[in-house]
Amino acid sequence: MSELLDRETLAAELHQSGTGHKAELRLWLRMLTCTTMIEASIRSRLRKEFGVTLPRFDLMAQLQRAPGGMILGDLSRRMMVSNGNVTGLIERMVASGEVERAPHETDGRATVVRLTVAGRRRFDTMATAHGEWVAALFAGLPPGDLPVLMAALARVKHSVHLQ
Amino acid sequence: MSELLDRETLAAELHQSGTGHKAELRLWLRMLTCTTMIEASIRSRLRKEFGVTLPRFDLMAQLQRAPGGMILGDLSRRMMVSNGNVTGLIERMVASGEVERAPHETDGRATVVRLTVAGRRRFDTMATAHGEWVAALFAGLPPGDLPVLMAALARVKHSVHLQ
DNA sequence: CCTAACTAGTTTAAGGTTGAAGTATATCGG
DNA sequence: CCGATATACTTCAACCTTAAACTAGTTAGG
Repeated sequence: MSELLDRETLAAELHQSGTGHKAELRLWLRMLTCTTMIEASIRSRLRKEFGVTLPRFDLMAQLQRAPGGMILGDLSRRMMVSNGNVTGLIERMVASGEVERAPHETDGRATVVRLTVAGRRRFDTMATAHGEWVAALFAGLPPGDLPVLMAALARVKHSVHLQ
Repeated sequence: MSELLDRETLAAELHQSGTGHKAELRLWLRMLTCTTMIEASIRSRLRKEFGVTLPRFDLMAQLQRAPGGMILGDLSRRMMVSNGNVTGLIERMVASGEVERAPHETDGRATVVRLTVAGRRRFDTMATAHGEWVAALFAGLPPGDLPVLMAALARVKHSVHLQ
């Protein structure tokens, strides 16, 4: 996690053509670099300290706020991954005892999944550590940057949504 | 790509404990959401329009600016992926004719890879389209947001680096 | 020299991810 | 009621990704 500062200088040279999209490209590469660095740090710590993968943690975070359970389709949409992906992920997590499946009460197509008691306890521990890691990663920022970034990224999200 | 706005409201509830890391957590989830949305859009378009995967495009983007070639270790560091990952990726790209390998002139351990002529031509086409897609994704932003985000994300990168 | 420590790459097992095709159930218009 | 359409999920092949263990070449200290 040291010298990929270079991914951004790439932007300037990415086109010969002078269509003038350099600023957006540079911003996108910088966003991607930040996200990749943070994600790598969290992934590595989740693995070392709790022996859990990031996708499993993300899935548990979704289930934690739905005590009554969620159907796979909602999980897939919330996590922005394919439904086939969720099928496999849930399969492995049921096997490891963190998640349980049940048929939906009224919809014969759907399956409801929820955290087991052990899964919920496990997630609570991890979530506390996770929150501290994230806070530490952003601790070097001047305090004013948080609201500025929140607001600007809300506009980014909106802009992307328009496409 | 519609309703995962919810990933962020998750932050508020992620801890019972009132340790007060909510703002950082919300910011991180929002960054992640933006990045995931943009990445999904680019990945899908690269696939549909050029039949290429995002990792391959990223790798070609690195090679494009190193006409003399790069060794695998540099690729791995720049792309922030494992060296085993690069080995496999290059293997497949050599097979599809976009990349060629050669032994390093002086270092017997190293392998130099570079774009083939076909690979470079192919990349140039894709890079133009890619730049336009990215610009379009950010087109809904007020112009002042670009420099603000660039600067704030530079500080994020620095803060993460300190960890 | 020469050996210890480092660096470059490969291999492997396990898991994550996608997109497409397929099965089963639900819903809705006529 | 029925056929068309939509939704929920699974399966599969191909690919991506990592971490760890390994081979081989390089470098530096004594």
